[in-house]
Amino acid sequence: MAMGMVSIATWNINSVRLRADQVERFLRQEAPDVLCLQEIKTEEKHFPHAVFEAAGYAHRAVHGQKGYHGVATVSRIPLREVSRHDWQDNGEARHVGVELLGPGQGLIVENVYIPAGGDIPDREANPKFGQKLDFLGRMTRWAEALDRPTLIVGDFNIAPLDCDVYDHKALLKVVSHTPIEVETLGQFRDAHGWVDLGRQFIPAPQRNYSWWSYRSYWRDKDQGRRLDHMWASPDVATQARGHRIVEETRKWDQPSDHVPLITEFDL
Amino acid sequence: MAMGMVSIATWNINSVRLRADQVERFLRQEAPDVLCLQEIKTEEKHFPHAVFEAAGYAHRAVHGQKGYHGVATVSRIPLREVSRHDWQDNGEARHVGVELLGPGQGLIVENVYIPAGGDIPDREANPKFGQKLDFLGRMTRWAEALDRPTLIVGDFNIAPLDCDVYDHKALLKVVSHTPIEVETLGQFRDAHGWVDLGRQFIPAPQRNYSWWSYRSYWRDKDQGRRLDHMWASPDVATQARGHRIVEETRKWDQPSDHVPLITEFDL
DNA sequence: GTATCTCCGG
DNA sequence: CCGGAGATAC
Repeated sequence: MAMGMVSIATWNINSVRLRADQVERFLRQEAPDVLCLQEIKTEEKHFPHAVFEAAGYAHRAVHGQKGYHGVATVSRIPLREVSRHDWQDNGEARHVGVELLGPGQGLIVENVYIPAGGDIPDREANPKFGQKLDFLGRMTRWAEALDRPTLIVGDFNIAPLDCDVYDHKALLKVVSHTPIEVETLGQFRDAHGWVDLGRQFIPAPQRNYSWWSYRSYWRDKDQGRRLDHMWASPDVATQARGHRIVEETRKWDQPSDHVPLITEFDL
Repeated sequence: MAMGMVSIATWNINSVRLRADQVERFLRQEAPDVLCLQEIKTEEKHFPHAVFEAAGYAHRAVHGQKGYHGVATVSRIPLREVSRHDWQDNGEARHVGVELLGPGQGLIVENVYIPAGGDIPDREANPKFGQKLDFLGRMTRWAEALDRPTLIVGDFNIAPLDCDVYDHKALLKVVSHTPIEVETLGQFRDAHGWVDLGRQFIPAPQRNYSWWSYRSYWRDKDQGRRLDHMWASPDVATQARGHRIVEETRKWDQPSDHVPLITEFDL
């Protein structure tokens, strides 16, 4: 792998068209080399390519669809799109994988948007919940076979640790923090030995939220959850040099319900 | 009638909630005594009363409905709501009549939003077109009986003169400028001897548009139409002292497709 | 609460 | 092209 510092960010933007200005502001301010976006909510033909081009992000892998979901990885350094997994087998655009070609040469960056899973944490009563667990199961079998230095980032829609939510006990029955989800995510982690960079740099039980409901009741009380993650292969994890959450985007006008994460690597 | 200068405005605002800021700006800038709004697109319970109250327009007659149509007359001088005609007999909120109580005492101000009439100018093929003509017919029979000094203003959705559209010949088959509409509006005019103040002050064939389609194709070419009108009883017309179109609102952010008209009266 | 869609209406 | 609506999703 080529030498040099490479910074990689992830952000569930909740409509990239509506927040193109905010993405631009983030890129200007934080200047990550690579940005992985989730919930772009647009087909590629309406992706605001010009905004990224003007900001210097000439390399883009956009996997979009109409209205919902959709992911995009944009980069200042050359990249090659290498995969678009459909772990749900339903045509939803929830993943794009790229390989870095310039600095960081050879690193695989997997950008994923795991399904939210509906409201009721029960496979029978709520098919979406089962689909979420199945999605993770397929990711797990996929991860077992990985043999290249990889970073997987995105909106996992699960807060795994007790301290990843504002009230562990209250959220045990709330989708995103149920024991079965945490357990299933743990199996995914173990399948490759993924290292949770968020907690490597901001150890539990420190506050480390990445998402707040839009409803003012929870937002005003800082009742957040850590749903967004950056996980690295064991080898790649040793190259991570810094990690932060850019929480100030919450104060911008009409913000996303998620905030960006950034990790720096010495690759 | 009491003595004094009274200015009265009309504006199809195309959602008063979305453009409450623009209405406020207009009121601050032009300070009409009375403003008649059409297409407020809200029920009265969601009408932005506070904005008008703060701007000094303490007297309001709001005839709204959910989602579509709706008219409101707001005023710095006291008024009394005197009528809500349903000339289409279908429950749509397209009219409110008030009587001025302070300066201009006794003047009746009728605020009306005549139906657009659909796309096809044919009673059979397009019931909306017939409804528009019927609406005018009922207004005509109503106007025959009027015996008080009256001003009728609003979005008539008809451009009566050849010079009221950017291309008379091309629009002869376009709803808003068809001969049958112009003829039917003429009958309404004659039923009371209404004086078209727009053309009293800006004589034909001067450019005198009040509406431009949102479609950029027409807007960019200044292909407008005069759909908004202020018509006075013969006696009231002699008291009109000035009239203008406030076309600059088109340059504001996210403007209405209509611009306001203002007439000053020495009442 | 925010944002998408499709449909209706202009 | 721009509003509102209701439905759907997070």
